[in-house]
Amino acid sequence: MIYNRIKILRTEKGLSRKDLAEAVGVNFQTIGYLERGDYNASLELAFKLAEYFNVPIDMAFSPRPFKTMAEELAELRAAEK
Amino acid sequence: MIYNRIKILRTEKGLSRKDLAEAVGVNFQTIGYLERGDYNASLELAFKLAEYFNVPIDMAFSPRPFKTMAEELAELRAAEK
DNA sequence: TCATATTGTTATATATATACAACAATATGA
DNA sequence: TCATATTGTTGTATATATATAACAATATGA
Repeated sequence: MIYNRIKILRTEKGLSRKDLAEAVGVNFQTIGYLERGDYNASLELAFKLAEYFNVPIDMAFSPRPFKTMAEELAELRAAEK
Repeated sequence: MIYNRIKILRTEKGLSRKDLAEAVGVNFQTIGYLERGDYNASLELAFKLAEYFNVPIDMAFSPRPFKTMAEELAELRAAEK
């Protein structure tokens, strides 16, 4: 099982599943399946999504559960000297 | 089509396909298919392979052809101030 | 040279990702 | 409130990843 941040990345950009699906060239229901964790993206789709959101692939997909982006951001800012 | 550096990463470690396959839990012929580019790894397998080699996933897989690691290393060293 | 390990190739079977359709449930905006 | 967009869910069909087997070709080491 691979975890992903598709839903939150999409929501932050104010996109519908349909918008996102068209942007990366898949069926809009495929986005729904991925967001619900019904199955994993292919490597190819994972790269397309990461590139579309302009994030490294491991910021969008991970074999371990993600922290929230808020948590991660706060920790990074706290760690800055 | 996703490019990968599995063959060279494996060779640098002196592993056979069988060794690598056992380490990441797939059939040894699956490694062969990936190395020959017959098909792409799943996201799950891609993460396992990257973790096994201790490299970020985009150092092992890319939607665009890789430079050789030698080239990349040489450029990085040249870029150091 | 011989024996063995490794790799390449072909073929078949199964699991999973994706497409697509239909419809219900929920939100959103006029 | 009504109309419309979005999301969730179920089902069927197809494409692709993976497992497995068999065997040929090539390398490696005794």
